[in-house]
Order: sequence, then structure tokens, then C-alpha cells
Amino acid sequence: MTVTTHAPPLVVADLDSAIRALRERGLRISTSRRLVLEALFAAEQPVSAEPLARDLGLDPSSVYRSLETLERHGLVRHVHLGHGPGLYALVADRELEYLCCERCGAVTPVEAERLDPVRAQIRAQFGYEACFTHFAIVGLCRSCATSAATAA
Amino acid sequence: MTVTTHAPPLVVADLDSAIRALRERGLRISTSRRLVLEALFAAEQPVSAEPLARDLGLDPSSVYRSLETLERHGLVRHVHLGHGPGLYALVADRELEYLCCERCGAVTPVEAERLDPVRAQIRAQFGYEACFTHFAIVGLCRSCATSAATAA
DNA sequence: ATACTTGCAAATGATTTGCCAGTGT
DNA sequence: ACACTGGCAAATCATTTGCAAGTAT
Repeated sequence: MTVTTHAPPLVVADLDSAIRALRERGLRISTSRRLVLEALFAAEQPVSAEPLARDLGLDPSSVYRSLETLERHGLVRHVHLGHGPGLYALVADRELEYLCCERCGAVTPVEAERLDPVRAQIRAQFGYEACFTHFAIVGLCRSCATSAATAA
Repeated sequence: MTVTTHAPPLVVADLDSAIRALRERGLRISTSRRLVLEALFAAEQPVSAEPLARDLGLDPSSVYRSLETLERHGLVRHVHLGHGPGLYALVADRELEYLCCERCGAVTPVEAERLDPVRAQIRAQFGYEACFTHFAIVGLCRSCATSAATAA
């Protein structure tokens, strides 16, 4: 994902509208592109390229290429929740950002607007317009924070 | 840096106290360990392993091992500012966290406590105890945010 | 028909590991 | 002396790229 500066989000409700949107952009709908899209629509959580490739019987490089194309067109985004591969997800009607517990690995997706107060705080204090779509907010979830405090 | 759960910070003021602290922990002070420490004390900004190795005439693997040891003992921490290698820095007397502009690459180190209001907001809203020492807060710095808004 | 896509293999970048020779204590 | 370290080479993991063959439009 050489995509550093993200494309404007292109929200699609289902596979058909995704395909329509891609056609409008002059992209071809190859079998593997369709398969990747289907898998992303079926996924509950962000997924990495490798299992996608394995499950779909595609070459990893093709999956990476498809994901990159979809990301470049704003249908897909990838997040890093920690070390390990990037995880890909469709851009939903409400953009999602993630909180991730570095101890238990819990992943909490939240609608971007719910992080606006946090962003406002950061903007006011540091002048940065923060975006948590690429790097998750990492830390300890409530229960891990509690047990860590108890242990201390 | 297989260090996922960070060690408690071990703050050292200078090379000598670093060496003393390591000795107390039963670690040997090899030439390369000393060189890496010196380089970190000299560095203004976090540095990646590769240039450290090159500049010091050490093997990258040795540098990684030294950094990992230092990190495991809480003297060093690594951050990711975006794609690319991890960047290593000594744990200063005031722990630092970073904001990074994804457009111009500006890096703004801030003392951890200055991010406490942000953490409080996140804790109140999501129950997470956030930590930005491993993943920087990525976004647009003031001037890039301004020019981006103008361009739109 | 033609340009865009894929699979396969090989390359890349970052980091890790095995192993034996070297060295700090 | 002896356990801990470093260098070197090779392995690993995630991802990218070159290229010739396949396919959507």
C-alpha cells in the first residue's frame, strides 16, 4: 500500500454499487478484483492480504495490487493495529477508526466522528489535524488497564 | 523489537549513569553497546537502526540486538511515525510522544504529560488508556492542514 | 484488438535468528 | 574460565516489482 495520502472516501453500500463505481472510474472488473471485494464485504473485521489470498486462491501479489487499487480509489483503507501486516477494510458509510489493546489484542472500531472531541483537543493544543485511520490508537482496554493497575 | 509490552522506563541522565544502570542489571558493557548508547545520547531525533549501524561500523543485527536489550530494560523506546523503519530514542527524563505530519513529514515531540488531556478524553469516552509512544499521532500539521483546506 | 490484469518468480526493506568466534567480568 | 556478545550469513515477514501470458471491454 504505497498509498500514503489517502484518496477521498468512496462509500459503497454493496458489491453491485462497488462494481458500478469502479466501472465508472474506468476500472475493469476482473474475477480477482470481484473476489477481493466480496471477501471484504463479508469480513467483520479488517483483514490482511495473506489470508485473503489463501482463502480466495489468488496470488498474494494480485491481492496486494487489488487492494492498492481499491485503496487508491477510496473504497478501501488499511490500518496498522500494532506490529504485523496491514489490515484492510472497506470504507463504510461511517468511516471507522480503531482502538486496540496492546495487551489482550481487543480491537474496538469507532465511528470517526466519535473521535472528533479527541481531534479537537489535539488541534487546540498542538495545531495538528489528527487522523487515526492509518495507525490505530493503541493502549490498554479497560479491563487490561485495571488488572495492570492492580498488579502494580 | 520484539518488545510489545514496554518495560518500565529507566531514565538516565548521561552515558555514565546509563552504563552504571546496565551494570547493575548484570549486563555487560561491550564496545558496540557503548557506541549505540553514545549515538543515542548524541541524537536529536529518533534514529533507525540502519544508519546507526553504518555510522558506527557495526553489523545491523548487532545494533538491533543492542537496541532490543536497551529497550527491554527501559532505557530506549522505538516509535513508528509512518511506514518505514522503527525509530529509536533514549527514554528521556520526560517521556516523549510524537505527532507527525503525513504530508510534510514534520515530527513534533511532546512531553507525555501534555497529552494527558487527550488521554483523559479517550479514557472517558472509550475506557482505553491510550499510549502514543509506539505509534505516533499522525495527521496534518497546521500549515499542511491549512493548505489542504485551501486546495479543496 | 488492445490495454489492463494476473500469476509466478525474484527483488526489496526491515528485522530476526543460528552459529561460532571473540570478549567482558 | 565461562557466560554473554558480536559478526556474518541465512532466514523470515510483509510487500513490491518485472515480465510474459491471459482477459475484460
